[in-house]
Amino acid sequence: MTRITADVRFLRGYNQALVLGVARTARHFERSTVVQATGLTPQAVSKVIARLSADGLIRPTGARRPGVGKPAVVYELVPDSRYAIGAHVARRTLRLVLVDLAGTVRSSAVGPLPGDFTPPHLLDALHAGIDTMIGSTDVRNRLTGVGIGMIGPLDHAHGLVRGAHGLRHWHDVPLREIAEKHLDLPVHLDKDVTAGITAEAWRHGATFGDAALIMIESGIGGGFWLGGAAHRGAHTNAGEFGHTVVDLDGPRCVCGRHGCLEIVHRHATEAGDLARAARVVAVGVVNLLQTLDLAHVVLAGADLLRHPETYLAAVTEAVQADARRVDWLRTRVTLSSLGADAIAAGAAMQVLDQHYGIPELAQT
Amino acid sequence: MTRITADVRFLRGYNQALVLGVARTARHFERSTVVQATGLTPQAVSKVIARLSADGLIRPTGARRPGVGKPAVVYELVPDSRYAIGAHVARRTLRLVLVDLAGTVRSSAVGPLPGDFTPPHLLDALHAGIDTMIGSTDVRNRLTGVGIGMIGPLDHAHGLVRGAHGLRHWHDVPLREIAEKHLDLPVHLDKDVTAGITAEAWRHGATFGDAALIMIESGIGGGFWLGGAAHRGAHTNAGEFGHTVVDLDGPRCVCGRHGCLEIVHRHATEAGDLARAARVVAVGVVNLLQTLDLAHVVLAGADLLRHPETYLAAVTEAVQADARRVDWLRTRVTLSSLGADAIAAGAAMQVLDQHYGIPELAQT
DNA sequence: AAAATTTAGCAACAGCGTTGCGTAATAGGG
DNA sequence: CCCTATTACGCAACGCTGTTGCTAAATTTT
Repeated sequence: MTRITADVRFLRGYNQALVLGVARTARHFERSTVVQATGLTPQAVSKVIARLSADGLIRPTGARRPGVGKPAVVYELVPDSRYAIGAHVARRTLRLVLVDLAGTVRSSAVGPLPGDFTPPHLLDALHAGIDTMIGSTDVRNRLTGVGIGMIGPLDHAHGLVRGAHGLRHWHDVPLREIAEKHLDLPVHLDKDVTAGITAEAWRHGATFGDAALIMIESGIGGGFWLGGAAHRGAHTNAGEFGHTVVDLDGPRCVCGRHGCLEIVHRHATEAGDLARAARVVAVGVVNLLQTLDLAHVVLAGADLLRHPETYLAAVTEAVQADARRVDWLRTRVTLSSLGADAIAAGAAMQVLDQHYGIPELAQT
Repeated sequence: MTRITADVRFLRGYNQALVLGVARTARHFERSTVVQATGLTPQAVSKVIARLSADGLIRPTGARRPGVGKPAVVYELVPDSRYAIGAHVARRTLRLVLVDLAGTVRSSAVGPLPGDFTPPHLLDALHAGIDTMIGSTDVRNRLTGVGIGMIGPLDHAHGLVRGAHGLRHWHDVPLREIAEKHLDLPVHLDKDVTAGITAEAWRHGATFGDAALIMIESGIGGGFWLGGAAHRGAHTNAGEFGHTVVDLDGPRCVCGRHGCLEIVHRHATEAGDLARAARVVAVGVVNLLQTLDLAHVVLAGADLLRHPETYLAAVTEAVQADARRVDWLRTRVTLSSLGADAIAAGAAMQVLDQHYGIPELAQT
């Protein structure tokens, strides 16, 4: 746990993250933009911009001629000043992406993983894949680390895989630690859905409110972004959204309960009733809205993205029907902007976020 | 919105809140306790303690004799150094409490509200009730404000009642503003369930993790405490937990959907099947755990507290059954420690929290 | 009585954002 | 053409934070 006491270093990191957030969201920006967006004084912004320029994270890119007065210097983010690798570990595949500081996926690769792969299998695949992905040493020198998005359950705080569903050799594996040694890079481990929602939040910037990512891919999971940060829950086990009961007298699920969203959805798809499958998911999404009151819902996952429009239409309709009584209750429903790369890219952005995002204050 | 830029004042407020959190949780504490709990340096703690002592919020209360060395000075919170009034506005009653800085309910009173009461009705009842509750001017001088916990929907950021369920005269009423004028005190307005969970969090201190308060009282609502703060959602509408579907083919609910937790629960209670009613709530609670992974679940509300043991047993059993496969997934289920005063007391604590809790950073 | 140990504050310091003010660069008016 | 108003922006001093170095005080142990 990167424990930061609330000293002046926190201030620096916090305000710097605010400025970088503006830089990432807006293509070009000037000092006055940042002043308005952050509430900092112009002088404070000047200092932060000077620091970021010295570190090469941003650079001036001309001037604006608005009329009277001295023209303002326009700045822009330097996307290739920092990179991160993201890995999406699924049951049979390993997807790797290289993401730059702007949140752009610079390259992407998918490879197979052996059935019932072991930790050494994964480490070797990671090592080989990362080496081919980093062409020049220039990129390697600017690499901040490797993010791994994986199915749970796992322990985010300790970087421990507790026992990935459907994988036999993954009980209490300290993946973060052994991967850091094997790769000689900082590693961040998180649930796939949490990585996914981080990708959306990172790309949208400070305007991104409370949100959920619904992922359908051999199971139904949810990633949450609440109060400006990823929500992982007390044991990094949040997001088992597919195992919420929506039909008290429904079929028995593998989890032991009856009528889970996931089993009801699976029955519908196996019966070929895609419309019903989508409606079931929509019911689940509206349940989330009632509970958490979200501003965004993002749809993702391989199985969902096979019929994106069907799911998008069903969920959008259900959300609007539920909120039709009032005009102030708006929720945007979108498809994941990164498609199949969403999880891997999000994992990479989590690494960047640790360095250049809002620093965490002391957590127990 | 109390917008705080991330300057040194934030540091002061943050670290001071940490120390006060220790003071509130532990009866007696010394400097070394605080050092360990907060991670601050001894010198920093000394400065904070000096400030708090000067303000009369804490005071020395003797010394400890542990063995060798100079004895440590033991401090304690001064409970009656600050007060806050809490109000729980229900459909037909107004409950008022006086809470001290330690979170103790010093006095409590319930009075009726006229059927279909108007804003002026409420203001007069508040004014009269508060005046009788504050006996001495000594208390009045130490009053930090008034917290109002109320059924939604409302807009927490703007202190606006959007249209309380079942009350006709409450559409877009700027209650916070008019109450502040009428009472000449700072007023904080929030949903009842959010106030309730704040009470639990405030009393438990820093060790309180992600949690939910389930409130059954003419409807079923949920209050959430996630990541060290109350979760209100994008439009202060989180917690409509009773309107999540648990039975796809269930009876139609007033909200327009079928098989909501609330309507299924009501049918069970009206049929006299209390066991089933409790089981239905338990299903909803486990749904929450699957989604949010909570460390605590608190049960509250007049209707629930009529049969506390039945609900507690059903929920506890369901939670344990769901987590029985693993030992690391622990959730504590308890009854609200404040009983009927929970909402009003929580509303008061929200006011204290604004002054002496973790300060909020800039939120959009 | 001397040494060891623990507590705790004073003083100097580094680093943050803020304030006051001077300087540079531009457009527009006389 | 020159002067003024306007806008951008950084240097310097400042107030405040927590930190570090050090000294004094109070107690037990030797």
